[in-house]
Amino acid sequence: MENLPAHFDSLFTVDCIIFGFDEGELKILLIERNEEPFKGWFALPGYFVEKTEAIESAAQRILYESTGLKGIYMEQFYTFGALGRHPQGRVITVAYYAMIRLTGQKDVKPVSDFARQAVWVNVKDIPELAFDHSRIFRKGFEKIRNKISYQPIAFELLQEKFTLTQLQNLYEVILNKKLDKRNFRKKMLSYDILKELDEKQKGVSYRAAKLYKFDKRKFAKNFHKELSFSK
Amino acid sequence: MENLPAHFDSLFTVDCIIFGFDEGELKILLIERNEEPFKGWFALPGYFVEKTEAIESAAQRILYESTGLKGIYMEQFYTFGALGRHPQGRVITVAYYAMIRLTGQKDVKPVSDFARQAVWVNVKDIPELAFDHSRIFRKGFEKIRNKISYQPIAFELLQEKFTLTQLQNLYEVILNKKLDKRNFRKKMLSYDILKELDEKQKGVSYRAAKLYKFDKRKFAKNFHKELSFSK
DNA sequence: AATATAAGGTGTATTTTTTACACTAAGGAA
DNA sequence: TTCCTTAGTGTAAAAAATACACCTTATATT
Repeated sequence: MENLPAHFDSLFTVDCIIFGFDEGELKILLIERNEEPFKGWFALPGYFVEKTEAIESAAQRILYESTGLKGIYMEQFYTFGALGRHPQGRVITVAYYAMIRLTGQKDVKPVSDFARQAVWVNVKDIPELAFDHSRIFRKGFEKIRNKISYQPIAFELLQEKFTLTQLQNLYEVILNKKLDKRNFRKKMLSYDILKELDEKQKGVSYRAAKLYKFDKRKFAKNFHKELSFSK
Repeated sequence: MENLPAHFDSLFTVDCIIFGFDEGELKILLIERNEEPFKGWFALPGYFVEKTEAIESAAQRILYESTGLKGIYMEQFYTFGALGRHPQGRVITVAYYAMIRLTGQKDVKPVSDFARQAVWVNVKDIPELAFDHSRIFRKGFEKIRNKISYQPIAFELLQEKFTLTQLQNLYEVILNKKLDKRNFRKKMLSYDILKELDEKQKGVSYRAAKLYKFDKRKFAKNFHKELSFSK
């Protein structure tokens, strides 16, 4: 890097909003910081990006360190670089979100030294976070709320097999409003991206619902984002 | 920055896609590089972000140095940080786009030492660019193409007063397809964000069209992005 | 003055999409 | 057997999107 202007040196990090859906609640993973600054505060999982590491790889690494999961799709949504955002100097952060399946085992393995603990927190109960992470969270949450309205990204939060009611509940939690059951089903099925299974829900004390799967292949074939002006 | 890990030092830049609309063509501003690497290549206007400069400020500065314009709205759309993107080392770039009015004076003032010249190039004729700028351009162009379909951002490219035909032409160039005149007008006017002026086009050798203005106030009142599931 | 040229400006019928809305069916628990 | 809880379903009305063609107006040309 000999020819580059050394006086522009700066640091940058990746921060992740990791969404999970559990018992009808949309949650994100927060860590309690174990080092200064903001020791004892809650924060988004994130860390410095290594010199020889692509940003995406760093995001994947942080996801792995926080949840033990690999190969999850993550989407970069914004880069925050206000001057005062880090009390010790200029640190820019690239923010990603991920949506993961909390497959029963929602126990989060202890992350690293810098975190005392990691906890799932309902998006409705997020406390004030370290640095500008509250702002990052709000922006990311807004992003998925928009995105879910025109792209079926919600499936990643559900178990592989799910009922339409579960899917609808998830939409309702993300959009923060009640949806009409018949209209929701009609519309969702009209996308033709679900595969109806020969299987039913088990262990419920009422009529069991049909199970569905998200069908990636159908999705790829049928889902072309419609633009407003078609002619 | 004493406590921060110095071995993570990295550099970052801002790159800008500056869109302009001129004589029915959508163009972006490119510079011809006057220094290595990629000396002689065309590239997006961009430069290193100073240590004491917010990212947005850097984007504004680069826009100013490229066009002489200040206070133009710019939108950050992605951050590129692949390992090999800069031949001399790890350089991350935050990409912005801006849409500007080419008010007759489309002469671009010589930028800085690092650029030999700056030119407006039709988006259909963009050559292979330095670094990963071709990729950045494609992503940014795709972004505005999507965005224009649900947010009226196109006005920024037109003169303050414009005809509906001019507006339609702009949409057609960005979306790369023909639109129906009657449907376009119906829809655009139904948004109720335009102010019809008591004025007509001048200097044309055919029937002069009514002029319109974009009405920011109406826009703020009437434009709430509609989501797919309203109930 | 008449004519040619070029774009401006307008309405309606059809189709598609969205919305509102309520009852019966199924399964397990008591 | 009854009760409780959720599953599952259809239709009519409204709104939005689409397809489509002709007359009007201003200027330039003869």
